Amino acid sequence: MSKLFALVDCNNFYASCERLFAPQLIGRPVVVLSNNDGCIIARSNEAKALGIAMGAPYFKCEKLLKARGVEVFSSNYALYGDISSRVMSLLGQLEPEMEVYSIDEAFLHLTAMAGGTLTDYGRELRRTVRRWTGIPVSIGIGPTKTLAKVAGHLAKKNEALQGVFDITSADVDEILGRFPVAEVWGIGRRLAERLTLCGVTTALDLKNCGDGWLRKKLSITGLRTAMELRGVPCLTLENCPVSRKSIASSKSFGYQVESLTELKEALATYIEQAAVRLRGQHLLANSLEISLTTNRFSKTAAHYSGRAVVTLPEATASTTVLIRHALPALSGLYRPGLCYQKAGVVLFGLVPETFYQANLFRPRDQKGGALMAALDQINARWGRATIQHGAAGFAKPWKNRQEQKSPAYTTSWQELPVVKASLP
DNA sequence: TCTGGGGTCCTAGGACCC
DNA sequence: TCTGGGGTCCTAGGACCC
Repeated sequence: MSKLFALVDCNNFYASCERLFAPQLIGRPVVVLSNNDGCIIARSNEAKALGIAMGAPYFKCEKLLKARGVEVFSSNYALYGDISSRVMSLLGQLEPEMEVYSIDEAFLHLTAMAGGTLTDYGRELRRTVRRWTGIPVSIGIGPTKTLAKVAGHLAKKNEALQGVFDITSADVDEILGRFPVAEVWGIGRRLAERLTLCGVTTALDLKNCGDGWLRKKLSITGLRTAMELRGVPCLTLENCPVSRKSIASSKSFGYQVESLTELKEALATYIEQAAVRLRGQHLLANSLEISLTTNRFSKTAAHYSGRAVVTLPEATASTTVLIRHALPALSGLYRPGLCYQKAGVVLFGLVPETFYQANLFRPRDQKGGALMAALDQINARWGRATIQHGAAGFAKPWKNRQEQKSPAYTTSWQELPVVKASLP
């Protein structure tokens, strides 16, 4: 028997994390906001039931949320990241063949069962994750990743399934015939629109399209999706972590920024953040791209979006070097008089530290590495930006809003939850 | 006043080379 | 009069995911 895929998906993950340390939230509607408190990016079931849309701008539904008594949180990635790694490491212990697909999803290869059904086994997995981490999950099982995703959808939506659905135990075509094509993994809004115009509205329609037509209309990725719906695995379990191709840091400002000085501070700050991650993964960057944009929703001003690529003289992980090369490029993108909303940096051309290729015409800077290592150690111990580059500014008035953030319960000594117990 | 951030992959077209 | 063909690399843009 060939191996099956199981998709383990944490239910309403961010909202579930907030509830872990605030049990009074259980049963209440909870939403989590994106960075800058901009949009709604996670909703508890109770919030979904109130008709609160995914991605809705916060300022447009703030009143409704208040009126309905919805608990609102700014995103707390320190917390979500830590809880995620607990869930993933537990899953890895239970099923060694695992791919961590995202912060709240993992694919597993299920090995053959000795007695009992896969559904029973899935329920056992689910109970264990719940008991050990406090996080509720849904599990979809299928012969391909795409079918496991379909099964996962149903497991989450249909209460009677108790969180687990094995699509191989059902009539697949009957299920796909009722499954909207727009909800198929890999079919986004644009492709769904295009497919609908051609009369392809369900996953079953997509499955039955001709290969040539799919290839032409949706490219190789669309053809792969259709094959996967037919039960032919095209995507494998990626269980050894591949090295990153890029590391990005970009953020919206708390207000519209006009001055080049402030933009430079913001960009230097984002470079510091990206570079910490670069060093954490023992990589060097060969080039970087910076970007600067105005508000794309503005009805009064034309949208401006500039980007520039800088090739570095040699691969580096030094924040100082990265900042030194990026800031002049920023001046080149700057148009006086515009109000900017967002800036960012992407580091790419990443190579492992050990692959460092010397520049023929200049000696390697040996001190930089030790300096950065010391910087990272200090900041890891005493908090981000305990020591930082002057270029990144101090007051940082442009910083975005995060007004309703919960404590980093599990990753900061200062913010540990306090438990008070008294003897009877 | 206020609309996220960080990734990946694919394709088309142009530059360039021999 | 009449100006090739095949290959590679790079970039921008579009699409998707969570």
